[in-house]
Amino acid sequence: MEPIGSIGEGKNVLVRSIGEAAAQVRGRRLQLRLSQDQLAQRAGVSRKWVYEFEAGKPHAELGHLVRVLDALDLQLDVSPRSASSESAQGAVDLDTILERHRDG
Amino acid sequence: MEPIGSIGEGKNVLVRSIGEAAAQVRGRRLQLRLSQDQLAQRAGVSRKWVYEFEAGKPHAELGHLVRVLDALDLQLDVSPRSASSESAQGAVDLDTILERHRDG
DNA sequence: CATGATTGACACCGAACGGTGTCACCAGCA
DNA sequence: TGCTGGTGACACCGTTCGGTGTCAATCATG
Repeated sequence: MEPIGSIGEGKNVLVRSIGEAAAQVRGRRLQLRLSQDQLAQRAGVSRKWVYEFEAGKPHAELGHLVRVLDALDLQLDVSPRSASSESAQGAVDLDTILERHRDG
Repeated sequence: MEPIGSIGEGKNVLVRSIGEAAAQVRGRRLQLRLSQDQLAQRAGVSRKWVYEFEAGKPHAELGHLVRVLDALDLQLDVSPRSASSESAQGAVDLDTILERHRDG
């Protein structure tokens, strides 16, 4: 519901694209006053990775991101997009969603 | 097997490791009664990727995951570790980090 | 039984990632 | 002024990811 904003407030931030995740990483890193190098060492990745990820490189290894987020005291969540009407036969509802998706 | 709570409940699911994300993907896919092939086409990735990711391959491209989650009507969130959990542990750790690097 | 769909699995291979190292640029400070 | 730390940006290179193609096993269905 909330738009993208600074993370330190205790809110979840939706990651629609890599760029947004990158922004989150960078923001948090600066917030923590960590250098790219420090973050990289903390997360066990190379500074190049941090630099390139923050720069918005579209391809990045998920495992690295998880570790970096961990080093930043952030976490990754997976959540349903249209969560709500989910009953015993959730498949039906989801099927509808899918159909809609299909027709575009 | 179903180690992780299925997602269809409308709750966010923390992704601590790739395996958990994989489980989420697989669970949701089955929930939607999509074949690996269908999901792959929907997400614009290869069936191999879906298969391998679900199989728990540790390395995966973030962009692909995002697209696959999208195709599954799931989303990815980044949230502070101490967001939902009330544990002061994270805060303390963060404080320590901050202090160390501010004065350092 | 025969047919089709689904899935796990493998080989092949080009492309890209990611690490290491290195450079220049810039801000801050003694 | 010179020095240091942080950063963006390269080259080089081994690794391996991801797509295509293919195969057999499994299961449901006609």
